[in-house]
Order: sequence, then structure tokens, then C-alpha cells
Amino acid sequence: MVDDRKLAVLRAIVEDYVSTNEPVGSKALAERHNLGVSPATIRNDMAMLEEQGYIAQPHTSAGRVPTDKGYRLFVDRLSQVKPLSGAERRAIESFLAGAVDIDDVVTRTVRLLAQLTRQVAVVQYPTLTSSTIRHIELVPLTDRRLMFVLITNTGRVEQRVVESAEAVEESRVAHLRAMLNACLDGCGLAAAPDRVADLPEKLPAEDRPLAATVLSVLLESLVERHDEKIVFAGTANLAGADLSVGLREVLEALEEQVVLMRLLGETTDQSALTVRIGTENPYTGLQGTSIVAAGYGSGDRQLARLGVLGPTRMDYPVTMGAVRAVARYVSQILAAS
Amino acid sequence: MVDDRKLAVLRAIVEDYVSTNEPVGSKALAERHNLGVSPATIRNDMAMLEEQGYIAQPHTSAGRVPTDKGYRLFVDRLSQVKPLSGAERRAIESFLAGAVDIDDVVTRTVRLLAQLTRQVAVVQYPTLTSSTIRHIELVPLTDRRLMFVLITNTGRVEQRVVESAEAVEESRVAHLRAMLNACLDGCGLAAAPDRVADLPEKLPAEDRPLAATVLSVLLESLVERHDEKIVFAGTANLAGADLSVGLREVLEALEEQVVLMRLLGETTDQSALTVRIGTENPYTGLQGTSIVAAGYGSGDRQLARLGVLGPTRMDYPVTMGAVRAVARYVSQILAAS
DNA sequence: CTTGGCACTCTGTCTTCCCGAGTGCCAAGT
DNA sequence: ACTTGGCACTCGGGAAGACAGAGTGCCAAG
Repeated sequence: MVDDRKLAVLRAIVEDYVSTNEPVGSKALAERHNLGVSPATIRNDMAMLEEQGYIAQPHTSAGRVPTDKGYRLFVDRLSQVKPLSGAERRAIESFLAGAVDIDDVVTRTVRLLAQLTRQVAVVQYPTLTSSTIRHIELVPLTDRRLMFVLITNTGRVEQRVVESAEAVEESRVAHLRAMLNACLDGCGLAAAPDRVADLPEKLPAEDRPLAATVLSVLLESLVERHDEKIVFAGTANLAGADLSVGLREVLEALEEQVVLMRLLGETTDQSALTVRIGTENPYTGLQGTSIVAAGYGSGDRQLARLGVLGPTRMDYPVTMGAVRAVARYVSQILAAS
Repeated sequence: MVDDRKLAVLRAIVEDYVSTNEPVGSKALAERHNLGVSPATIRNDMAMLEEQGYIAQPHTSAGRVPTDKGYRLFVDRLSQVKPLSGAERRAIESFLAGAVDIDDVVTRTVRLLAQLTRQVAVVQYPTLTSSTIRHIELVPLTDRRLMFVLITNTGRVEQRVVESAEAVEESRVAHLRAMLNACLDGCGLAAAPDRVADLPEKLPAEDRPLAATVLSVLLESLVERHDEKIVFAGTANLAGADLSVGLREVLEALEEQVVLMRLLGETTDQSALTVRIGTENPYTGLQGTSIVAAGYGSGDRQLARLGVLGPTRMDYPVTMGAVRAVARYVSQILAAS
């Protein structure tokens, strides 16, 4: 009984604070939410909540504000993810449906998410590692240079320029291309290194130097892209918000691929939402912000993650709903292509 | 004589204001720059400069601040582009040299420029239009879907998924691919539409539907990319600066491809620096900012543009030096590959 | 356990005041 | 005709003080 009401009070505090951005006092609470008790009672509850670290007051004689711990409890037990409206869904669907290639999908997704949540959206490109090789192309640029192109089943294209020590004939390139495709078509990226391990031995001796060069580039492109490309959008939404620390730090963090990477979180269950609140985040400079992220991918495999970053004081139910919905729709789009 | 000194005063005002960010008064000017005259004389000059619109005072009894017109005169006639230090040059060179593909070149360039100038850097991807087709690839994904890949001599790769109304055999794809490459290899992108115009007629009737579909995608990818991709970096540098208007507007403008596009300016002479100061810029919301841009490209052709955006109160000589240097180095890199 | 009452403590805001920087103008000097 | 020192004037910005209002904690009564 007592405990129940305290939780209700906490929920009310979070909701009010999120919507008004001002410390909320006992009187206002009693008025706006019909908790059926007087301000004095609420004050007592608040005192206990504060003692337990769920709320804090910026100054003596100011209202209370949720702490990170308070938000955490709110997200875990006091709130429900809020589904999107029908109109929003249709908008998402039609907006994403127009994408022409994987780049376009990612670009549209990140913009969509930023607009939808009015926060900074972050989208990781689908990981190569869990996709398979669809085709490999070798295109002569000059007699010593080749363009190496790797196409995956997710529509991703990797390209590299290969320098050869000596001039190579067109026919050898064609041969090598055929060998590579025969060997690797449909092969998972993770398995590729093994498959090509003995390839040079099957080739005539004069082809081996070229093959070795090309293979090293192939392997390199597989490994290197392990740290994936990440894009973001909606930084303008940070302008108004008051991050407890400087805006500068946040913008800097956003431009650091590595930080962003970790921010989205390690791979978890597909479709499960990850929420990281304020100081739960390992990076100073982002401690006034929260991240809501989810995995996405075609079918059952999780390919990558996407999410949004905003002030700790954000509307978690709505944000979580938007992130989840977008993750699902993108997954659908990817599965269809 | 008189005129000369007034210009010297204007120059001094710009320099002082840029370095201190505070309105500069007659006394301070007389002290810091040895103009050989008394503050009272300077006051007279300042009054005239103000009358002519080169400077203004934020409030009565505050120092003077350059107007956009004042900056313009400064840039046009009173300043010299400041070359980079040797160390900076070496840093640029080594940083850009490590790029593996065109994407990498652009990414590195934009970061480099942002760091160098401590402002927001903007880089446009090299235009497809002035490059030539190196290779076209068609990769079957399913029996009704093809991946269309276009590779240009600048190392750029365009990809699209093509949907066919009916199942297509591998051999027909191969044939079409061969035809396309024979027809278009080395062809300028601008000339491509003409070259393929009569291609369907040369094909057996049963191949024509597929060919038509593929060609439409090809043409589309040529046209569509006319509005080019643009990337930016260094938004964190805006955090401290005081744009006369909100930071939000600027961030929003940066995420609008179209605005950015126009911002960099129309194609001009290669290597010529374009400077757009404050209200010279057509976009509200960017009127507290200036843009310094230059073209770059391999050899004599200008492929695209790059530049930086910062507060009107920026160090023009240094910024211009950095932009010019980076544009040159990128051009070198591109010419070499 | 809840509630109303009450004294207390802060913050934020508004006003006032004052200092100093900077100007414009004028009259004198070269 | 230009330069210079002097001087009165203006105005922004910071310091100090007063004040109102919101909110709390505690206590005693229901």
C-alpha cells in the first residue's frame, strides 16, 4: 500500500518533470494527479524517495527532480512503451519504402528517427560480418591497378583499389575473378578467410603474386570494417535542450565513431530495447544524456543497431516506442530486399 | 593619405575584434597598433567609417564592430591569405595520404579541415557528371532482382537494385552486361544517355524489357546524383561561438543537403577562394555566419567544392589559407589515384 | 498513517545605484 | 585643413538590497 503510492508519486514526478522541465513540488503534484492524498502526505513520501536516492532537490526549498536511479526505476517498472499513432506508422512506412539502396535506407532511417523523436538519431550500418558474399568484381583501372568490389546480400558494396607490382593482363584478371566468385559465392563473411586460404596454390605460379595481393585486400576489407560506419542526424534538436554538461562535449562525442559505437551498446536480443540513463553511460560528457537503442536486421539475424540520444530528461515511453517501431520497419525493409 | 589611414584603422579594428571578441575603442586601437595618431583622430576616422557603413557600434558608448561590409572590404583589399606552417602541411599530407578509397578521402578531408580551422567543415563528394564510366556490373540477387553497379574512374561506386517483371536467365544478364560495357566503357557520364539510346533496338526482342528496366535505372542514377552528397564535421566548434542567431538554425541548415549545396557556391574558377560573409548569404539562419569555399578536383577539371562555415567574426586570412591548402592537397591525392 | 498549520529557507527577479569605457563635439594648436 | 586634448554625456553591466513565492520539514491533532 504505502510502497505502491510512493511509486505512483515517483511516476508522477517523472512525468511532470519531463513535461514541464521544472522541479516539481508536493502541491503541484497533488493538484495535477489525483492521488487522493494531501500535499503533506506526498511530502513525506518524497522525503523517503529522496532518502532512497530516487529523487533530489536542486536547492533547498525547490521542488524535486528525478535522479538517474529514479529514471531507471521509472523505465523498468513504472512505464509502458507507448505505441505510435496510425498516422505515424503510415508515415514511417511510406518514407522508408522509397529507399533505393542500402545507403538510402540508412540515411532515411536516421532522418526519420530524428524527426520522430525530436532528438539526435544514430544508426549503425548493417554489419558485414553476418552477411554473405554475393559477388566479387575486379575491374582493371590501369595495367597495374585494379578496383576490387565486394557485394553482399544486404546490398552493401565495399570497394578498394589494388596496386599490383607488375602489369597484369586482362585475361588473368578474369580468371582470378572467376575463381574468387566460384570459391566465395554465398559464403558468409566470417567464413571467407578460411575458404580462400589455399586458393593461391590452385593457381598457376605466375598468377600468384596478383592473387596474393588481391586476397590481402579482401581480407583487410573484411576485418577493417568490423568497426562499422555510423551516421547521425538531428543535432539541431540538441540546441534547445539543456544537457547538464556542455553541448560541445556531446557534439564531440557524436563525431567520434568509436564512442558512438559503444554508445549503441553491445549486441543484445533483437528487438529488445536498451536504455542507458545518464551516468550509466561510461563517457564523461555524455552523462547528462540518455540513449535508447535497439537492434535491427533482416529476419532473425541482428545486423546492427540504431537509437536516439537525448537529454536524461526525455519522454522515455514515447522515445522507446519510436525507436522500437523504426527498428521493426527497417528490419522489414531489409528483409524484403 | 587620409584614406589610407582610414583603411589601416579598419584593418586594425577587424583584427582586434577577431582576436578579442569585444568591441574595440579608439584608445585601445591607438595603443595596440602604432598608427602614429591620437585616439581623437582615430575617433574621427571611425565616425567616417561608420557613416560609410563599414563599422557599427552595438550601443552608444561601446567600441566599434566591423559590419559585413567592413569584413568584405577587409577580405578584398586589406588582408593576405596566410599560408600554413610547414608542420601543418606535413600533417595534412600524411593524414590524407592514408586514405584507401574515395569515401575515405572525403571523410578524412572533412575532419582534417574541421580540426585545422576549428570550424565546421563541409565537403562535397566529387561530381559524377564530369567523370567517366569505368565499368558496369550486373549481379543477380534472385531470379527477378539484379544489383546494378556503376564504377567510375574517380573510384566512385553507384549501386541500385533493379526489379524485373519476369524471371531472367543468367546468360541474358551476362549478355546485357557485356553490351553495356562495350557501349559505355570510358564514356563520360554526360554522354552516356545518348550512347545507350538505341541499345534496346540492337537486342533480341525477348531481352528488351529487361534492358529497358536496367537502362532506366542507369539513367536515373546519372540524373539523380546531380544533387550530390555532402558531408560535414566539426559542429562541436560551433558550441562556443556566438552566432548572432540561434545555433539551432545553423545546425538545421547543415543537415539540409540542398542548403549546403548552395552554400558552397556555384562552380567557379578552380582554386579560387569564394568568401561569403554574413548577410551576403541568402539563407536566414545563416546570416551570422560566413563561408569560405574552394573548388577541388583532379587535374584541370573541378570536380566539387569544399569549405568551412564559421561565425562572421572569424580569422579570414588563416581560414582562407587552410581551405586553399586542403583543396590543393585533395586535388593532388585525387589526381594521383 | 494522514492532514492542516506554521515557521523557515532559499532562489529568482526587480530595482536602484554607480562605475567606467567610450563617444561626440569643440576650441586651440600646428 | 587636419590633429589633438579636454570635457560633458550616454549607456551597459555589475553589485547590493529588497521582495515575493514556492517549497520544505516538523509538529500536533484527527
